[in-house]
Amino acid sequence: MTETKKPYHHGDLREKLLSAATNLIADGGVDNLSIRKLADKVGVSRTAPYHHFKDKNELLCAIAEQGFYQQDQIVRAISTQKTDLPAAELFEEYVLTYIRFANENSETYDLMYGRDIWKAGQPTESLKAISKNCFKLWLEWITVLQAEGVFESNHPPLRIAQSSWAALHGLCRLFNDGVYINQDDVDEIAKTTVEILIKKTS
Amino acid sequence: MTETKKPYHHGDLREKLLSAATNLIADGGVDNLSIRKLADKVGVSRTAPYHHFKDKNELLCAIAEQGFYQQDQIVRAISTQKTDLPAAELFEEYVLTYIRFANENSETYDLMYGRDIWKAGQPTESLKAISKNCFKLWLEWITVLQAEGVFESNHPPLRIAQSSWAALHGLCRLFNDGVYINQDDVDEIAKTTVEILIKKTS
DNA sequence: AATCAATCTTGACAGTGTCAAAATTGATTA
DNA sequence: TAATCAATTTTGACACTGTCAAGATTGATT
Repeated sequence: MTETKKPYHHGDLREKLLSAATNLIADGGVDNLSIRKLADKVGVSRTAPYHHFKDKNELLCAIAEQGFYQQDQIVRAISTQKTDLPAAELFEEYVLTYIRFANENSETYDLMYGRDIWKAGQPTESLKAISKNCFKLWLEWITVLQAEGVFESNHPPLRIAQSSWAALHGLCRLFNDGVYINQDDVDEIAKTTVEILIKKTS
Repeated sequence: MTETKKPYHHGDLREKLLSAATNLIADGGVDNLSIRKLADKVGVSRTAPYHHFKDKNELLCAIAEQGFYQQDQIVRAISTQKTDLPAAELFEEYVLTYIRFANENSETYDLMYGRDIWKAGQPTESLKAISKNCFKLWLEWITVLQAEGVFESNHPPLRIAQSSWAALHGLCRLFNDGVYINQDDVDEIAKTTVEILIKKTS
């Protein structure tokens, strides 16, 4: 998280830009973030940010990167704190936390997994690295859970990891994008999803 | 699909705008569609489109609406053509077709279920109507399938409809947005998803 | 033939991302 | 200490964007 190059004059322009940009996105979405508005907010000229981020895409990638870091922290806390929970319940806890994160940081989540960066733009190498790592962790956990009998063993763990994550992601997006609107339902749908995903033990 | 008002001078500006807009979106995404470029392509002045669509949002809604209509047609064809298939296999067929549609019309799909319209913009009444109808059909089918034993009966059909659709949607989006990149995997992941969703009959 | 309203165009305004060139300034070297 | 250098910031410019207001065109209606 420490930067290799500290800006000369302003002192910590890069950091200030990042936090201000995150704020702008938090209230108003990515559309609310323009380089010029951002520069204005921080108190520099329109093109000053271009000395710290090659272009808008790189700025967005940097924000998304922070998001991954943050999400990783939150989610990692579960497995270390709730060690007494049985595997299946820990999984449910994870899912609910994941969805809550997506819900509370909806605009960041949008950036992290949205087309703005991954399709329309170009993901930074470091962004690719951290996101790939996040999925790797997920895959490893799924592998363990499958060995423990939480998931069926008739599919390779990679496929289960992919389709289960897609299920989570889809739910997040539908709420996030305003297609599903009733926020009260989110927990119940999430729990239904979990129960469908895990092995039936009846 | 027939319009109530035919434009005076141009003859069928509205239709031409719609199809040209759909083309622009098809190659280059929503970002590639600007009112001005569109007007230029059709051969009218920059503001001519505003006499047929209140603003860009309404144009996007109209395109999305066509998408829903199209998707409905494609998907409806399955249940009428393959009447001999057992319910579970018909469901798989549906899922694969749905995903294929999302894949082949990725930009339209993006519009249909994306934040551009539902969160950032404002969905038209007619768009809300047709999309709601699509989900209603899905829900009704899920209800039938549950009664037939394809799905577990320990959850209300609404919840199953919501979470299963979310699973599909998530898969579509991950490929659509360039997060999942290996297109060869899509069918296999889809089949895994289906097998996870439906009731185990071992 | 005159009127009207739907349609289309021209002009304008406030935004946007980003490039090129000039200005500032802290640190480094002579 | 003074001169040089390179990192940083600014100003100016360009080509875009959506959309509003006002005027021009024109088919249909009276």
